[in-house]
Amino acid sequence: MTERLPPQYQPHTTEPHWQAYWETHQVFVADPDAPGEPYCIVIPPPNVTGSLHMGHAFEHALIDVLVRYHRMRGYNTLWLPGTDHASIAVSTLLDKELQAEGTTRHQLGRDAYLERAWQWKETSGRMIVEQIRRLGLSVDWTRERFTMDAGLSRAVLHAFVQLYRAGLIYRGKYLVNWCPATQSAVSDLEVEMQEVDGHLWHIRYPLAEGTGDVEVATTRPETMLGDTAVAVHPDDPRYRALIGQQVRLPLVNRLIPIIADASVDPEFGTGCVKVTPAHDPNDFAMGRRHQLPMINILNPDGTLNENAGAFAGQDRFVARKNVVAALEAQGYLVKVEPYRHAVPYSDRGKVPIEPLLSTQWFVKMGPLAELALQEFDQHHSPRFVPERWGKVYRDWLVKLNDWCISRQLWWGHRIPAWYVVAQTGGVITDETPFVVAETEAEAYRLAREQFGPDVVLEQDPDVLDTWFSSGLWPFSTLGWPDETPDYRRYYPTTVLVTGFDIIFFWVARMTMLGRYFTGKIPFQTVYIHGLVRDENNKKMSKSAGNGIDPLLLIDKYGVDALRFALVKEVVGAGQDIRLDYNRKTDESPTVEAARNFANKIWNAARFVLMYLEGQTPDQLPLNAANAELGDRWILSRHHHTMAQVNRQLQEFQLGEAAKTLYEYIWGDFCDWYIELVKPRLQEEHHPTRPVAQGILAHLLADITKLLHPFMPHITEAIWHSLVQPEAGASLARQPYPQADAAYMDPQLEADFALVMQIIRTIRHLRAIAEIKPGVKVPVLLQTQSAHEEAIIEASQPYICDLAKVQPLTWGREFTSQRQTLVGISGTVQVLLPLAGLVDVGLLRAKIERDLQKIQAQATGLAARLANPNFIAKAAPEVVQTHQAQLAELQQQMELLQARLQQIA
RNA sequence: GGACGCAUAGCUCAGUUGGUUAGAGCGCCACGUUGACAUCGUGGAGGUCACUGGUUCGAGUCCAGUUGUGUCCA
Repeated sequence: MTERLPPQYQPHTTEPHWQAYWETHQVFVADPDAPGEPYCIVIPPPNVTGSLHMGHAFEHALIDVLVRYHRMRGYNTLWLPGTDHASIAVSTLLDKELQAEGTTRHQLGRDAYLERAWQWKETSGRMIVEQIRRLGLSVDWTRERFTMDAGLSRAVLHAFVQLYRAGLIYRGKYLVNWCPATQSAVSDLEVEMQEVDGHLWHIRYPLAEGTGDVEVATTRPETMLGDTAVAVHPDDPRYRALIGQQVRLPLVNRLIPIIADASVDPEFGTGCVKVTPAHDPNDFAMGRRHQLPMINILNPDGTLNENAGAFAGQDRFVARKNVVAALEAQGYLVKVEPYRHAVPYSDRGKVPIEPLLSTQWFVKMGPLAELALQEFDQHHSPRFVPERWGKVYRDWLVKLNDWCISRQLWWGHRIPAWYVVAQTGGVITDETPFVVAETEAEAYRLAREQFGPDVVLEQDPDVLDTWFSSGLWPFSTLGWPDETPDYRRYYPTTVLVTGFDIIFFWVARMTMLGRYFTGKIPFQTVYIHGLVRDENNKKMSKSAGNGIDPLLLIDKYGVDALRFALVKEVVGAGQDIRLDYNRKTDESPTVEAARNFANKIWNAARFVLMYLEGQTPDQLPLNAANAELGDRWILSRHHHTMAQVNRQLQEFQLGEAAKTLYEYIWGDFCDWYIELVKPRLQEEHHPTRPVAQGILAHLLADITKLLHPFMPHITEAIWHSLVQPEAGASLARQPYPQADAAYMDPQLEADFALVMQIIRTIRHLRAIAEIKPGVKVPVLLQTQSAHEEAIIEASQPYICDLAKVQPLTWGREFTSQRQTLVGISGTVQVLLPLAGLVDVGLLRAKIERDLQKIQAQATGLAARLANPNFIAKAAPEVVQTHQAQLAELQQQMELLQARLQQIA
C-alpha cells in the first residue's frame, strides 16, 4: 500500500493525472435532468488575448471552493467556462502585426481581416484556456462558450434589436470619448483619469468693439480654434457689463459672443472661460443650452482638420505648440503657469482621450437602471458580499450616463443596422435612413416596406462594445433567447464571483440587461473579492510589469498549494491579499507553507494507510463504544471542525474555513491524535487498536472530503488510496461531511485541554533542565481535585508517552525534594524531581518567575472584583468567571509558595 | 473635492455580539533525525494593538477627531 505513496507529495505527477481523470469520467459535466437544487456559476470570461495571471488563479480558486463544496452538498452544479472576444485588444494586436508587415486592415479588407482574426483566436487565443486547465477547476468544459459563438452572437443581435425597438438604443451625434490610438469611440468606463503636470495658458481675446479684452485660461490651447463663445458667471461683477458683447477669436478671426452661464466657476483662472462645445463635455452642455455652433477641429487620427485653418494636418500635440507660438507672436499670450490637472486617458490605447463630437450608437440607461434599482431597493437583489459593495453598485446606477456602444473596429459583433444607401450614392451619413433587424433578409424586408422595392442596403461598418455581449453572458451562455433545458434549469445563476474593479463594467450591465430581457437579476449573490497585490503591496498590472506568474509557482509548489495559499489569505471577503514573493528565486514563503501543508497531509495519509494494513474505512466500523479519552476527544474536535467549516463556507468565509481545516488537521489530528495512537498501533494485540484504526480511517476519509474544495488533487489521490473506490468514482461527488452533535462534548474537550497542558508543562520543564529528548523522567502530579485526578488517571499512558515520563505518580500532596522543578497546569502542580541534576537557584528562579506572572494576573482580577461598580453592572456569569479564576490563581500561588519554602 | 477600506510581533496576517494572560504562519534562538513527514518534531524569545479624546465597571474591539496608507468616483 505505502509503496504507492512516495514519502514526499509530488504534485507534478499527481495533479495532471487527476485532471485527466476528471475530464475522462465527465465528473463535472452538468445534467439539467439530474435531481438537486441548482447551483450555477458562470466564469467571469477571461479575455482571449490574455494569459493566466494571479488574479485569475485567485478568483478561480475561490469559485472552485464554492462550486466543489455545493456539488458535494448535493446541489445540481454547473460551472460554465468561457472567454470573451476582447474587441479592442485583438484589434490592437492585429493592427500591430499588420503594421509590421507594412499593411493596414483597410488595405486588407474586412473579410480577409476577420479571417485572420479568427485564425489568431483559434491558435493564440487557446493559450489562456490551456493555462486555466492547469488549475484543475471543476468547470464543465463541454459547455465552454465564447462571446462570438453563433449562439451568443445571435443573443447579441436579438438584444440589440429588442432594445432598439423599445427605444432604448438610439443613434445620434454627441460628444464621445475618442481614442486616437485605436481610432474608435470608447465608453466613459474605458477612460481613466490621470494626474499630469501640464500648463495653464492665459490667452487674451480682444473685444470686437471698442478697446479692451477678456482673458481666458486653458490647458488645451489648440482647442481655441474651435471656440464658439466665451462664458462668464452671470453674477460676476467683473464681467457683467460685457455679457452680450462679442470678442474676436485670435488666429481665426471669428466673432464669438460673451455669454452668461451659471456653470462657470468665477474662482477658476480669470473667471472667464473659452467655450469649445465640440471638444469638451462641459462646453458641450453649455453649447446646447445656448444653441452655440459646434465646430469639430479634429480628424479621427488626432490630427487637426480643415476647420483648424493653417494648423490643419498637424498632430494635436504639435498643433498645441504651434498655436501657442502663434498666439505669443501675435501678442495674445498673457502668461503660462505650470498646472497639475487630471487628463482622461484611454484605458486600452494609453493615450489622452479627445472629447469629440461624433455620430454613434448609445444605450439609453435611465429605464434599464431604474429596473435594476427597484430590484436592489425592494428585493435586495442582487445581494452583495461584503454588503458595502452594494452601495457602490447603487450609487453608480443612480448617476450613470448613456452608454456609447459603437466601436469603429471590425472584430466583434457588427451592428445590425442597415442603411438605405441608394439615394446617397453608397455613402452613410448622419442623415441616411436605416432599418434595424437581426438578419440582412429581415432588414431588406423592412426596408422595402418603408422605402420601396428597389432599396440598396449597406450594413453599419461598426461593431459593438465587447461589454455589450459580456452583459448578456449569464443567460446567453445558457441558451437565451431560447428556453433551453440549461436556461430553464440554471438561470438565474446562483453566485457571481468577481473583483470590485468590475462592478460597473460588468456586474451592473448584467443586472440591467438581465432584468430587462429575462425579468430576473441574473444572480442571487455577488461575491466581491479583493486584488492580489505583489510583495510591495502594489496592484499587479501588465504595464507596471510586476505580475507574479502563477505558472511558475505552480511548477515550483503545485497547484493545490498555490490555490490553498491564495484562499487561506482571504479574510472576510473583499480584502486585498498580499503575496510574498522573491523575484530572484521565484520563491514565495506563503505558497511554500501551503506546499508543506500538502506534504503534511500526504504523510499523515501514508501513516494511516500503513497501519490500516489494506483495510478500507468501510471494513473498519467506527467503534465509539470502546473509545478511549483521546479517541472521544478527537471525535469531538472532528465534529466541531465539520460544523465550523460548513458554517464558514455557507457564509462565504472561505479563508477562515481554510484556516480552520489547517489548524485542525496539522494541530489536532497530526500533532496530537496520531502521536497519541502510535503506541496502540505499534502493539499488535492492543485491545483498542481496532478502535484507533477505525477512527483514523474514517477521520482521514472525512478530511479528504473536507479539504477537497480547497486542494482537489491531493485529496482525490489520498481518497482513492484509502477507500479504493470503483473505477470512475470521484471524491468530487462524495457527500460533504456534516457534524453530528452526538460526538461533540465541550466538557471532554476542556478536560483534554488539561492533559495537553500537563504534557506541555512537562516538556517545558524538561527543556529548562536540559534533559535529552529520549531520556525518561519521573513526574509527580499534585491536585486537590477528584475530577482532575480522574482525568490524569485516564490519560496516564498519553502523558507517559508524549512527555517521556516514567514513572508517573499523582496524588493530593507531595513533599518535594530540594531539587524539584515545578510547573503549573490549571490547578495541577507538575513536579519534576531532579536529584543532583540542576542547581537550586534555577529551580527557585523558575518558581519565582511563575509566581510573578500569576501574582500580576491575580492583582488585576482582584482589583476588578473589588470595584463595586463591576459587581453591580457586569453580567453575573462574568463576575462568577472572574471569581473562579481568582480562586484558582490564589490556589496556584499558595502551592508555589509552599513549594518554594520546601526547597529553600 | 466626495465615498469606501486599512493601520496588531522583524514580515504576512487572525482576533466573533466589548470581559481572564492579544493568537497563527514565516523568520529568529536552543534541542532533536525512535519506522508518516527535516517540506519534520519539541521548547523558547518577540507586541505601549498608529495617535488623541470620549462612552463604559471594563476598549485591540464601540464613537469622534488626528496622522499615515490604499482604492474607487469626480
